[in-house]
Order: sequence, then structure tokens, then C-alpha cells
Amino acid sequence: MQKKEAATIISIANIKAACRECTLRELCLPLGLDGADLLQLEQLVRRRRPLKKGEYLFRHGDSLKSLFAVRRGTIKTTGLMEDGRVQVTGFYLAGELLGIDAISNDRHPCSAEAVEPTEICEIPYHDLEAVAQQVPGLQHQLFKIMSREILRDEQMLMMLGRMTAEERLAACLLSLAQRQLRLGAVDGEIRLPMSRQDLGDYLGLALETVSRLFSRFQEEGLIEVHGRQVRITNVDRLRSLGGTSAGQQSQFA
Amino acid sequence: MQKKEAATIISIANIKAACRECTLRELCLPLGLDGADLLQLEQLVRRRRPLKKGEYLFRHGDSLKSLFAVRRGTIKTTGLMEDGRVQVTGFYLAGELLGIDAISNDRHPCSAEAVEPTEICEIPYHDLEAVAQQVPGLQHQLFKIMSREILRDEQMLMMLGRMTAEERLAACLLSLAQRQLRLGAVDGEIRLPMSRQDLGDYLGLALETVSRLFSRFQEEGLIEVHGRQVRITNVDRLRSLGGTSAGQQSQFA
DNA sequence: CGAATAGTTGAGCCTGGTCAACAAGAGTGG
DNA sequence: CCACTCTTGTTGACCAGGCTCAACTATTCG
Repeated sequence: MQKKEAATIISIANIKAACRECTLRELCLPLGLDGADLLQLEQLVRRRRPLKKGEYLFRHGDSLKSLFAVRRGTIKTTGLMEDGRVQVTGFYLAGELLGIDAISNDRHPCSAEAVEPTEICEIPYHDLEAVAQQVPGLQHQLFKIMSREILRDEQMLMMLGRMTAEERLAACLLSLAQRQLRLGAVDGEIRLPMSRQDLGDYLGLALETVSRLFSRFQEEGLIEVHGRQVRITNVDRLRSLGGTSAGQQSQFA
Repeated sequence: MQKKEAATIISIANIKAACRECTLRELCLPLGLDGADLLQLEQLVRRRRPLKKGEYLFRHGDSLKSLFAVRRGTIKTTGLMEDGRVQVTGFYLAGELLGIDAISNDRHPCSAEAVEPTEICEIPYHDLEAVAQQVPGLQHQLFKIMSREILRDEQMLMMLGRMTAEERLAACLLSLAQRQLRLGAVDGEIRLPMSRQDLGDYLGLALETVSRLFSRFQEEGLIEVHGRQVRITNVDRLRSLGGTSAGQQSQFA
């Protein structure tokens, strides 16, 4: 996986994006912007060469040039300790914005890797800031998005600090189901683009624990598992487990 | 503690603040603002009646009206699960800004409680947004502050997800020492305004574990503990424990 | 000064981690 | 297209870090 870097030639197709026609318009930045403002934003956004599974969008320490919006696929961001311990700080699905955490030090504090084939829109940060200064709706929207990211992280803190393994996985599944639903997936169906290892690194668990929990949830009739395809068969009982954290998403969303 | 609410009469002394003469100027919002801009911001900021220990600044579910900057003292923000489990999502010392997580839903997702007698500056959020629209330096500064908060939370995720109990406490002590140093404390001296319980709720540990770790760190010569007064006697070994998370703060700061 | 709160320490247990073997897919090249 | 390899996932046995329960001590505060 490390070797594929050499292939990261400068992006081939830096074509302009057409936010106005994007199906994710409601999810990305433009939410709440009218025609003229949207056009101004659209000038900034660039499409990137698609990422293959395992390719990096940026790496820990890279200087901040752009924020990124996922168009299709999934990105995971990871922090790494010297001894190899990994924490996945987030999974970013289509319509979600990443790279915000790099603003404070002009440097990405984590690495971003495609978990499956992924398409990305790139938004040069300094230009974005300039436009936000002109367009009130955009500034407002950016504050909201950044605040939402903080909220999301705080829910993760509750999860990692105070929830049991089964509660964490339940909450995570509910959250994924909800986000994929918004993207047009079948209600109760979850397609996991990430490995058990990734889930463990996200939830602060060993991959074996994640695997065992999948088996147990299935035995208990909460879900049906077929590899990375999961169907929720008892939402209520899953909610009663994953309650506080993911359940609150409905409250927040 | 719950009962004291009745005493929360509408703030007595809503006097104007003088950011220009505040010793925390470098830490709060104004950083990087020049005279005229600073004056414009100053119009917004109001001082609040001081909070006693245990008093709440706001509660989970309250609607967002203002962001708050700590002038003196310490605030803890907490998330609560139905069964009573608590996660402290942050300790806010003098010069630090809280309430940002409320922007996304116009509602505070956590409660904020004074851990010791605390003075607060209040900044009405909608006015702040309006001024930020006029003052580029302020918009920029706000983005940075919000990004820094995300960064801080992500470091906490690494801590809760992947560090052992002793690593967490070590990292926490180093972080507190550094932040208090910036506020003029003696290097290596930490005054803990919070209880062992609070620390446990912050670090995702039982209070007994925190207490035992203090004892062990002392036995091992890392620190000297006198109740809530702690002196770091061996920074290097403490760093080798708390490394990645708090150690990186120097990298990030 | 007495009561309540905060902190320390011990004993025993349990959740979740580690190590290990095995199974099942997925990708690759002949 | 199949065989082989490599990666991913499952399951079991055992272990240990940290939690719970409990008793006791030190502080703080009215």
C-alpha cells in the first residue's frame, strides 16, 4: 500500500465542478446558498483524479492547501502513534467535508486514505476563506459545518470514554445506516466499505472484538451479517444499545 | 448542586469588557486583530456575574445565544447518558473559548459547569458572526479557533481509543502544565481545579484508577502530589508515557 | 466541631485484549 | 479458468488492565 504513492502523479483531470448539478448539493457546503453565491463557490471547486482503494488524499504533516468533499466512496482519517497504534478519527462518506482540522496549524494532523474507490472535490482553502468573507451565507455555513464536526467528535468522546464495546458498535452501525440512508441506500441496509480492523481502530476495540460482536448481534437477531453487507433486523433493540450517542443524531440532525 | 439553579438570577453586572486591556488578549479571539477591529469586537463582549463552584454557565439543550470566553477559573463541559454515565468533553481554562459546539444546531449539546470560582466574558453569537463578516481578521481567527477545537478533540479520541490509563493521565498532566504555564504558572507546577472524579470522567477512567495512578506516579518519582497540587519532578519520563497525544501539543501549538 | 465531601487503598471480578489456528474471499498470473 | 497466495474475517483459550464494591482517611465547609 505504501508503494502506490509513486503512482500519485499530479492529478490528471482538474476539471471544474458543477455544484449546481451535483446530487450532493444539499449535503455539501452549498446548502442554503442561492444561485449567484453558488456560482461564485463553484468557481473554486475542482474535481480530482479518482482515488483507488488504499491511496492517500493527504498525509499527516502535509501542508494545508485545500479542504475536500467526498463525492463518491469513503475516506478514513487516521492518527498514528510511534509504536504503530492507530486511531481512526473519522469515516467520511459522500457529501461530507474533511480537512478542517488542518486549518489551525496549516498542516494536516492526520492522514486521509480511501477505503474504497473514491471521488473527491477539492476546494482551495484560502480562496474559500476569501469567498466566505464576501458571501455571508457561506461564512455561516462554514461555521455550522465546523461546529457539526466538533459535535461529532464530542459524541465520539462519549462513545470511547464511557460506552461498552457492544454499545459502541451498535451506535456506529446506527450512524452509518442513517448516513447511508440519506445517500439513497435502502433503509436498514448497511454496506461497510471498511474492514473489521478499521472499525476496531475507529471504535477503540480490537478487530477480534468487532468480529465477535457482529457474530453475537447476529445470534441475538439484531442484524444479519454477510461479510461487509449488514441488514438491521431489530432497530429498536439496536437503539436501546447504541442509544445515547447515535440515537442523539436524530436529535441533532 | 442541582438546587443552586434557582439562584441563577439574570446576570447582575453586564458591563462592557475592555479587550484592549485584558491580559488574556493574546489567547482569546482578538489575536491578530488591530486596533480598530479590536474596538469593534469589544463592543460585543460583555462581562458576566462570576460563577461560584458548581454553578452552570449553560445546560444541555439550552438554545445558543452566546459563546463564552473564560477570564479566570475553569469550566468543564459534560455530556450525560440516561443511566448517569458522564463524559467530560473538555476543561476550559482562562483564555479559552467554549460553546462552539452549539452552533450547528443552535442548541448546547453539553452542559458547562464552573469547577472553581470562575469569571466569564460573553459574546453574543449572532453579533459575532455579523462582525466576522465585516472583519476578515476575525473570520480567519474564528475558523482557526474552531479548527483548533476539532484538533483537540481528535487528540482526545486518540487518547480514549488507544492509550492506556497511565498514558492518558500523563498526557493530561502535561497538557494542563503547558496550558497553565502559558497563563503564568510556575513551570512544572500544576494546580488541579477539578476532582479525581472529574479527571476520571474526562479520561474515561474510574476515579479510583486516577487516584491509584497519582500514587504510582509519585512512587516512581514522576510527580509529587499534595492533593490537588502537583509538581512534575521528571518531565522526560512523563513525556515518554504521555507522548503522542500531549507531546504533540508542542508540535501543534 | 461535626457532617459531608473528596481522596486513598485493597480484594476480587469481568470486559475486552492478545495470541493462535483456521476459514473464507479476493486478486493475480500461468 | 483455475490454482495459488495474500488478505480479511471468525473463533477459541487465556490473560490482564482497569472496574466495582467496600472500608477507611483526610479535607472542606457550615
